[in-house]
Amino acid sequence: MVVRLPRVKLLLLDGHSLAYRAFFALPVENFSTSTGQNTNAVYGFTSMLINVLRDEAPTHVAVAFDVSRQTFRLQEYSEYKAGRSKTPSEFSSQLPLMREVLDALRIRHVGVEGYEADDVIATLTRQATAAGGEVVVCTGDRDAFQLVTDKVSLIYPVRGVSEVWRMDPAAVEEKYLVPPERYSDLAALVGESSDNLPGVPGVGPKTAAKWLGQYGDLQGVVAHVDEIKGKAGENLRAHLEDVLRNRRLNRLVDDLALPLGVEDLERASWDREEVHRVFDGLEFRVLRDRLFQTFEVEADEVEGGFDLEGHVLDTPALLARLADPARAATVHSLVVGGHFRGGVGDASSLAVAGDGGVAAHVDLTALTPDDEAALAAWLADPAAPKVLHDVKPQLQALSTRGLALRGVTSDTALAAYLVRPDQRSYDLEDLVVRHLSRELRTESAGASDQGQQGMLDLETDDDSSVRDAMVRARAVLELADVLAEKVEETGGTGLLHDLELPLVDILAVMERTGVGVDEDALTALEADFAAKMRQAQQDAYDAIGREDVNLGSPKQLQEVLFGQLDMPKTKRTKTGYTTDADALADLFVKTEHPFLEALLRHRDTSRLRVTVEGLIKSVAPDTRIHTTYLQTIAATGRLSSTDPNLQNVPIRTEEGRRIRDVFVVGDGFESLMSADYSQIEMRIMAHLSGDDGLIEAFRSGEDLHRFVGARVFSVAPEDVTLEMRSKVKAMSYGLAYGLSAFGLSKQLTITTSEAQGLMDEYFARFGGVRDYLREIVVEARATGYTATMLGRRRYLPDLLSDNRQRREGAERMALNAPIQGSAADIIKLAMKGVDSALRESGARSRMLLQVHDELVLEVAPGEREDVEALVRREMGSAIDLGDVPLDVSVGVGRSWHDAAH
DNA sequence: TAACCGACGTA
DNA sequence: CGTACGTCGGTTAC
Repeated sequence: MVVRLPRVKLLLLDGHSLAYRAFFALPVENFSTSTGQNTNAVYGFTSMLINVLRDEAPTHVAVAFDVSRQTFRLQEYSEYKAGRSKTPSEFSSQLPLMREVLDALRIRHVGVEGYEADDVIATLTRQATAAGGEVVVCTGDRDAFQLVTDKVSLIYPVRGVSEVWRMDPAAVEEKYLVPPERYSDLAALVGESSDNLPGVPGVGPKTAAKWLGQYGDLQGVVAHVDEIKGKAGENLRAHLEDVLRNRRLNRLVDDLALPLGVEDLERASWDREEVHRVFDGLEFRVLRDRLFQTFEVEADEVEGGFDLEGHVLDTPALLARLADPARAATVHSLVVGGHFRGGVGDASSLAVAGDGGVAAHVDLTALTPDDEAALAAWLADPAAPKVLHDVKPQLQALSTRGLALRGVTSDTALAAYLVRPDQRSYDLEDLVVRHLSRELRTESAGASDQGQQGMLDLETDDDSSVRDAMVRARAVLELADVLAEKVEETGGTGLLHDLELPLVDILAVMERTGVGVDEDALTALEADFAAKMRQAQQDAYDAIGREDVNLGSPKQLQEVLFGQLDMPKTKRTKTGYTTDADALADLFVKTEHPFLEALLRHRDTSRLRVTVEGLIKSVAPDTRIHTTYLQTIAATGRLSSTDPNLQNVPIRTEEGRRIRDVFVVGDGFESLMSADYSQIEMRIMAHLSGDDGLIEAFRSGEDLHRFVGARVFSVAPEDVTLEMRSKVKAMSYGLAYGLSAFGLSKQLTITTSEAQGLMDEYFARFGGVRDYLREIVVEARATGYTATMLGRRRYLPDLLSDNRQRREGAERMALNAPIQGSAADIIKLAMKGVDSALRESGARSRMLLQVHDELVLEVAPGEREDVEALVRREMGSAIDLGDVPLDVSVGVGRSWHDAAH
């Protein structure tokens, strides 16, 4: 049975061959313990193991060993591996030590009597790939080359233990002139001296590869053996039996019965005490340090929780402390218990921690009026410093209860985000382990469960959840200190205090305000799209003469398109052939089958219907939609919007724009205003690159793509055709994403060389852009990170990966991150500016939405002109781009659609 | 029920 | 073989 495993990257090492390499590579006299035990093989193997664990970050690991020299290969051929000097005892004595190391690291090892390590590896490789996993094989045995595919790569030590080759199919072919699946054929012809398998005399890899290329594979060579001329051909005929025997022997067995399966190989955190014991015994000090440094998070001492004994204050004592003028500058951490979602919520409790290890817990629902007033005053005091973890939902919950929160000097989630913006989560639990090397141990099982918006869900004020909240508060307080240093080290202190933290309050208000929708129009739209969807579905069914197909199922669609209708195959996906809109449109050009037209129409309308449905579900009782902005998700520094996502409301098609028309101005307001930056990313590129041509383009006031097109195609601006313009537009935007000639050619349906020509021409005219893009990557490779105009960093360790795909992916991220990220910086600055200016002017108009380069505002009666001037001013002057102007375009209307411009 | 995938909306 | 997101429905694994 084939078991599908989630996200498997399996690392398989050949323990024997790697250790054997190490044994001969490392001078034994430098590697022995005070008791005389040799350790060079164990050392070299362990060192390689650490490197490959670090570089490959596998999810699953196993090490295969040879069990004995008595194998089926020896039975078939008594000279197998003969002539290999008897394994020195200095080597074999180290094998048990390797197993000890692996046991301490909790890495499984396996060997099968009568077979070699490579057979074990082949078997696990087959199992893992059959389940959809990726495999990395690390071995010094060349027979494993036959396993290499696009899902299986091979790491092969070339010199000593520190230099390795990472072989993918292309690398194998480059080295041996045949693809991996032919490597064993080649080896059979050439022979393998280390296994004492003689090949055809006078035939090396080149000749063998030539034959294999000529006749397809070894079978083909054998079938045409009589046609091969010359001395080589004679020798081949004379040694044909040897060749066939070699091929039988070098074929790896991939169906062994193993005592464990891939699912048993998941990486586990290692046995810390055992690692110390084993490494002490081997006297591997440096290696142990490297191990712990490399895997800091797993390895750092994970100590107990946060002690509260003797430091818990009751509410009066807490309030007395908070009101003490001598403690006015003392930083306290806060953990708000309660919930917040969709614009409403409540705060039911508060945990506080401060210096001296004190902690307190306050039930907000049971406070005396005096106590509540005292607490409210402290919470609202901007001079009383507070730190929280993920402050926005807590701020919202307090606000629902009428409590203001000011004086927030740090948010540990934001701080951790600025230090490393591409983590998948910033849970307090994770941060405590990562940055404090401790465990946030909580007493009650459910206490670590996150409520909505990452808040502590403290519906019940039982003792253990009270205690947990205080423990969390203590953790936040300590974390804030540690993170402040790390933020400072990465140059993010200004970003945190002057940008991200002030933005929290602005976003909170925007979320709470929400955006008005016309519910009736929304409902009508839903009905309309649903009807059109049904019609499209019926048309699709009529076109294929059956109704038993779920048009929403790519799997069933493939059956219809490539089975029933026998259409040409499209691009492959992991599970079959794509049925995406591009591919369907392509098929329609080829076949003109009416099913495709109806299917595409069904796709479009059902997508619109689903979008509308989602919006209907999220309309709050105030007939407004309250999205939630997430500030720590996008690695580039952008915001994201969720629940619902208001940053992907359709705009490109006429039908889609009907959805925008449902977002309307609310009661008591006059209109919606949409203000956006035009071509902000290109402007940033012009500024950062200093390219004279591009700067001139923006200064001229000419249409950007027309201007650029005129230069690229060497014509006058007025002679730039629409086709030229769209090509140049695609290229300009693509540049900031690391677009390749291949990608451009696909998008524009031109040949790769035409696309390349276009790019060459572009870079010839705008050389500054080329230099800038090149320089970004070079610098990021040297420093390890990219930085935006405000110094927001993104670390890209994969720039140094020896996996080409990962490396090139990281290069594209490096190209894009400073540009997209600087744009994010700029609009965040603009939001601050607009917010302050609105406040200072006393206007009632307010910001509602942010869509990366656009702000949507709700304009109060009579304020349109002032607000427009204010928004243009604040957005336009958010940052200085030198010679490049920041252009803002503004539109006003009753709906978001009408406000478009 | 949870996790993944393909598909698709936005900047 | 173009970056950054969030959401949905269908499918598959547990």
